[in-house]
Amino acid sequence: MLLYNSLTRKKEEFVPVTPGKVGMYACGITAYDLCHIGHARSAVVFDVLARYLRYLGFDVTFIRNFTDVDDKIIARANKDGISSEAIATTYIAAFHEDMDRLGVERANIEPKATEHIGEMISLCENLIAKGKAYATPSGDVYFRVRTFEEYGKLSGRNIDDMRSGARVAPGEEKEDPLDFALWKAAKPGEPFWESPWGKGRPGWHIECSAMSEKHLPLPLDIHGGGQDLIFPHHENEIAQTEASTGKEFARYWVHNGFVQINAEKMSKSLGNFTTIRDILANYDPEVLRVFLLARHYRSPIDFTRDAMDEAEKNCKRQYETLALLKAELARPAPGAGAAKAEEQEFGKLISSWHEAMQDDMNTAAALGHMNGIFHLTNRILDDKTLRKNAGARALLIAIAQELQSLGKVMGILQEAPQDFLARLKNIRIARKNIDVSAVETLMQERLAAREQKDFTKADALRDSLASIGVAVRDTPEGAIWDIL
RNA sequence: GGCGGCAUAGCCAAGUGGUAAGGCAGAGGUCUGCAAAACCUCCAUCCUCCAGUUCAAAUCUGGAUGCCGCCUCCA
Repeated sequence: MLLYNSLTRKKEEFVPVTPGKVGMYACGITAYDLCHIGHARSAVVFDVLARYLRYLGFDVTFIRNFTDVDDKIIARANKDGISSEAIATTYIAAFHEDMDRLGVERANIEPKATEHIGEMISLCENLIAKGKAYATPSGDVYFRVRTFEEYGKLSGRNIDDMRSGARVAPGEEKEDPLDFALWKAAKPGEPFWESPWGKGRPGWHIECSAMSEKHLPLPLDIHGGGQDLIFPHHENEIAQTEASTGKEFARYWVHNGFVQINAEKMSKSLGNFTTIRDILANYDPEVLRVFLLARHYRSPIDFTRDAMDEAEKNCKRQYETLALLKAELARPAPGAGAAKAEEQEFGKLISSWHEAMQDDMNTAAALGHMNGIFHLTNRILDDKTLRKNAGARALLIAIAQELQSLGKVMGILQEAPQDFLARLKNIRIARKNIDVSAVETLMQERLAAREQKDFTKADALRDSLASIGVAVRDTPEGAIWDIL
């Protein structure tokens, strides 16, 4: 498949170092608060990448770390009056809970920074021994950026351009403003570990270098994260790992785009973020997944209510078709005959799906082609003679299987349709504040009116239902209602 | 100031040289007591603007305008 590599700024054919095996590392969260929709996007993107690579037959080892010691965690701990450890534990659990709901699979290894302090200290010592880093009198360790000639190769900047932006904060003992901290001397009240430089704790960047090297062979096949991590985080990881090991750090750098609110980046610092929990209180997790996957992973996406409603309609339609398909397959198909044109159309849609995914994981286009499959399915189901013939029946069975398997790559369409639709209805009832008993009463009255062929009254009742946000659908099995 | 990205119908959105996927909304039709859902048909001669390269450009080049991101913690 083709993957866009941030390092070369090109789509490249993905070829892992060891044939058949993929080592993939994605930066996880700093556990100090609930996850927002931006975290959801990153997690879903790399979840689908891992799923797709496995679908292609690769043996994928996926690592997603947790930063569980950090300034922000300490700040939160002080604010809440509990330990940093307790904060990290709480929010790692919250992360798992949210991601499980979103259908994001657990990574093969989910290492925590605090479990790798020894490796980080060794890495610092190694860099100091090579003259690539230095300790200061107060016990900080800094990376000597100017000794790493390729610094800036990922983010596309050169050291001299950055010079003006970098600055030395008061009290820092850097040789050069560009140098970044590998190890920080502990201030009073902060968590610390004993080190050759006294009591201290690791800097953020060193964690990922230490953990990726420990759990995967270098170079990593894929290293991923949000676009905001390119600089300085990933740039610094490259510097640390390549300077200390002399090996290439990662072959393919994959970065997902941002979720925006009103065309502005959503972030903690701007305070315009929406948590995953806020969203899942109003929408089904699969709807959020579809919203995220209906856009290319590298583009910025605007989170809006309209877009979520649209994704919801899409999910609903797909599961409704799945329900009809399932019901049809439960019936006998006595007819003879073929469905050549439909088979051909199906074949085209399937190959288009593969082409889209092969081309830098274009989930938006892939979902479009799945839509085509649903369309085709409905068309066959709608044709009373066609759907009964043997060829069409075989095709419908193939469609059901294929939707299951393609859906699995996306992490969607895996539920029993009636379960999904029932849950969706409930969440929409709650969201729109529908009074179910009032609806049921009106439905009963309308049923009675219809039995007496009093259509004027029945239609008036339907209007009343519409006014409280309910749509009525008369089916051969009786009248059912849904939320408008 | 330095670096990078984006600009496609009313809205969302795919599409990197060969003549505009898909979805929402909208119009007409089939079905229906009437509706709804589903199905069928229609809905961008054109891809922000200008100039250029080419037999051919939404797609490449140069410029303009607008928006966004990174350069400080951030998915």
